[in-house]
Amino acid sequence: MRLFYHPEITKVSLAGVLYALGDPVRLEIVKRLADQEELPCAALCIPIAKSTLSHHFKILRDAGVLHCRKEGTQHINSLRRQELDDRFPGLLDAVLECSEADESDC
Amino acid sequence: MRLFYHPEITKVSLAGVLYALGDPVRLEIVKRLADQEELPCAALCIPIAKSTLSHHFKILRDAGVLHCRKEGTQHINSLRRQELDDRFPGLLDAVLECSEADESDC
DNA sequence: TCAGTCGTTCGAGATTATTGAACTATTGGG
DNA sequence: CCCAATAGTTCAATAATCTCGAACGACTGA
Repeated sequence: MRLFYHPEITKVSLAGVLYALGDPVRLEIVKRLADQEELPCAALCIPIAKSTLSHHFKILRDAGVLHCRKEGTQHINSLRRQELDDRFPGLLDAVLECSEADESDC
Repeated sequence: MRLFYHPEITKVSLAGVLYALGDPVRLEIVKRLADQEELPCAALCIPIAKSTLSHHFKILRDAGVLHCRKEGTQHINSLRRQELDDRFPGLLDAVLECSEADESDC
């Protein structure tokens, strides 16, 4: 595998984004990326299998939530923040804001 | 069955709400309820099986998104809007706002 | 009481999630 | 150049969820 599939932002659906965000692990990933701009997959230190984590990243990519590029041996992920804000104004902000009111952290 | 389970709003999780909203049928239900205040299950006229619809309503109830009361032979659903707005300020508004930018309607 | 309506529950088959093991690609050291 | 180590993906199997038709339960109205 060389490059990842990233959907055009215009083809990203609201339900798809909400579905991607609707999992504790994936929500945690998005929260971290909102803080840190960029993260390799391994930086999560969440106690789940590598293959499961890879699956979650794929869902977030396919939903249009994040972008991934290869850099050497690791994959660098980042939020497609600007694009998402253009497509769904206020959504990501609201979710991130609300996530601080939610104690179900990792 | 007599009464439905409705979780306490303080025990409602953000990921749970996002998951519940992350399905086209359920998102449509929520959009309709945002317009109409109250709806019986049958008012959706979405071409899926009754049992599937019932399942979707259960997920929305369990996630804390909507409330259901029996009235005669039908079940009246409504958004738990005020409670959700208190628990997750701005979330529902953002989702509903964004749903107008999303053409994937029923 | 009996048929009709509304919605849930049940059981089956189809999708999707989670995991360990095997695999690919890249890096760094001898 | 090879070899070991690292970062993630892919694969195959099992577990959990989704979708549906059919059967069921609760209520209404004739």
